[in-house]
Amino acid sequence: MVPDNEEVKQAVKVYKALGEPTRIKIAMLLTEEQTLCCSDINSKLESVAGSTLSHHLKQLTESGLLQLRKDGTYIYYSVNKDIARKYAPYLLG
Amino acid sequence: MVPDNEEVKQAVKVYKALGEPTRIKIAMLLTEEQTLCCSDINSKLESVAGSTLSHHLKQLTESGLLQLRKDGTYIYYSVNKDIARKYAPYLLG
DNA sequence: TTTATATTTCTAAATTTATCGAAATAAAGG
DNA sequence: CCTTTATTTCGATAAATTTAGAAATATAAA
Repeated sequence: MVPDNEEVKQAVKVYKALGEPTRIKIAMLLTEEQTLCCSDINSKLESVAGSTLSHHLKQLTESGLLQLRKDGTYIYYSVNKDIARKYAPYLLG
Repeated sequence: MVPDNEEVKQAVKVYKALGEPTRIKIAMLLTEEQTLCCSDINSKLESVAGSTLSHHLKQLTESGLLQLRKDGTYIYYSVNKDIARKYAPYLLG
């Protein structure tokens, strides 16, 4: 009746990731700012502990909504626009 | 920096509501079927206890994603298309 | 009014999640 | 190699969520 395939599972992950105030703010910030590293993200939010931010970023990334690029010690995060467009184009404004 | 207004709060509620397997299935079912009452919804899902379904429907309704119409003993639920279109058009296919 | 059906509210247990601090890892630069 | 900076992992705790059964409420129908 209602499918329970990979696509729906991803939808649940994306929505679970966005259904928390700090995480939706991270997603919105990255939609505005294109690309930021952990510490920049943290300085632009009411800051949480680094370890907490790391967990949030992990959830967002594992849902597919964020993607990352490593550059030396830094990890730059950005929004995967295809995923955002598919599940939550609201983010893209 | 990142807004924290009513709209974003609603987005969090909608996404939190959709970020759970049973609830997203309810939302998808209602997108397909237009309107169903509690007991019909329950019979179309791997059933959960009535009290559990009631909590899920409450969360979906309080997020604004579902609307309801009472008719006698029955409560008919349907998707609020404006909200779905705004936050999760994925549901509408 | 009694009974049956639909749904919610209450209470409680089990699971998950959010959070932090401390320790660990990774890479860069001196 | 040592130090610093960026980030993650670990361990623990508190708070929130999911779930179900029992009791309550509401409406309809006999």
